[in-house]
Amino acid sequence: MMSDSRASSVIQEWVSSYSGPAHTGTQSSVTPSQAVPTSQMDMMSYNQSQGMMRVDDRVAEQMMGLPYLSYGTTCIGNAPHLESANQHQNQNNSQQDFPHCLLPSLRAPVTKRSISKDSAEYRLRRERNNIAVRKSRDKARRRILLTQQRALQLQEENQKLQMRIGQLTQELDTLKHILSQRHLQGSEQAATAESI
Amino acid sequence: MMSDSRASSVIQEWVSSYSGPAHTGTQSSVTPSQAVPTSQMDMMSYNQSQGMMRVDDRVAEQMMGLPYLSYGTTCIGNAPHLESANQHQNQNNSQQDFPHCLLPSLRAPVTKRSISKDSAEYRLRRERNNIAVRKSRDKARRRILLTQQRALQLQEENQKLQMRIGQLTQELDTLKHILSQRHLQGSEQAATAESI
DNA sequence: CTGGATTGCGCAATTG
DNA sequence: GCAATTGCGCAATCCA
Repeated sequence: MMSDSRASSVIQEWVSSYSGPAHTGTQSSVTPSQAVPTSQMDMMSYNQSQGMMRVDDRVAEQMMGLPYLSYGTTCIGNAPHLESANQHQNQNNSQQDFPHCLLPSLRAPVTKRSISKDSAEYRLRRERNNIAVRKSRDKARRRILLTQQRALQLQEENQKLQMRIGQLTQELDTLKHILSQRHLQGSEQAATAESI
Repeated sequence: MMSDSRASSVIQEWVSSYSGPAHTGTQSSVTPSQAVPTSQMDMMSYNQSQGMMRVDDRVAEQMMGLPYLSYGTTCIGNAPHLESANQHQNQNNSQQDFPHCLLPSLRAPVTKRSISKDSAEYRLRRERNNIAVRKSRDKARRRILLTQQRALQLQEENQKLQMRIGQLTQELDTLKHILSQRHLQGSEQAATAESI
């Protein structure tokens, strides 16, 4: 069963996954694993009493880019994105004290098109991006999975092919041997015939 | 020539990458691509520096268990209007009415060891985790890359093997044909000899 | 229970 | 202008 021949399914998908305009049907399929969704937007509506806050609140606090050191050493450079990263008007975290010395020709990002957080427009954008991000990551995850499966499948197929080659080679050897025997035999016979 | 047999380099790495306690030499190697670190060892300095802090800190703590919704299904089409309802994601957040019905047996996460942000200990932990995260992601990236390369290599190898099989098969056919001819010839000759 | 490793997620910068 | 990608930090888990 299961013809070993063609690569099949996984490969197909894999291919499309790479070149793919396939566009991925998107969320219609796939199993959510466990993360039970609920739609995120309404999560806005909850927001709290005092006790808890939801995830996205905390988010607000983090972006300002602290220059986190990257992991290694101490080095120099500045983090790529953080520089512009503060248009935060959130009252908290207002500090943004960057050692100017570290930011070479970096402009004061100030008044960067005050998009102002908490503007409806801003939230809209964020939400859209969040969706896009999830989608993209989902896609990436699937792609990776496919690649792994593909690799496995190819490996398997490879072994089979190797085996087949071994088989064929042996068969060939056998025939060659037989043939050489026949050849001798033939010569013999020819010689015999001639000698008559 | 060129023994087609062994897979070689990439494969080797790939294998270790998966089973691997290899532990990956870690950051000593690899090209950071571009993400140049910035050093600043004194991360501590942020956060408490001048009086402001992230207000939300104290509040935050126990959001933990909430199943926050993700974007499955429904979310896409829906209108964003909801969110606009609250532009405050900062510390304010007033009411928090979770539909309890959605949170089955979820306990009140109350009093969850208020670690309090902006504690030195907290920052330390965060920083450590950030490092771990970067490391882990780096590893993942490498792994993925390796898998892709491996897949490509296997594919290539596969083609060669297929080709080889084609060759062998043809050769085999040829020999078989010859042999059958010989066979006839042989019979003929035998017959001839007998008839004499 | 502690601490690194993973993972899902949102933010912001970039890319196409 | 906008969706897709990408790097990053946070918090929850996982796990050794």
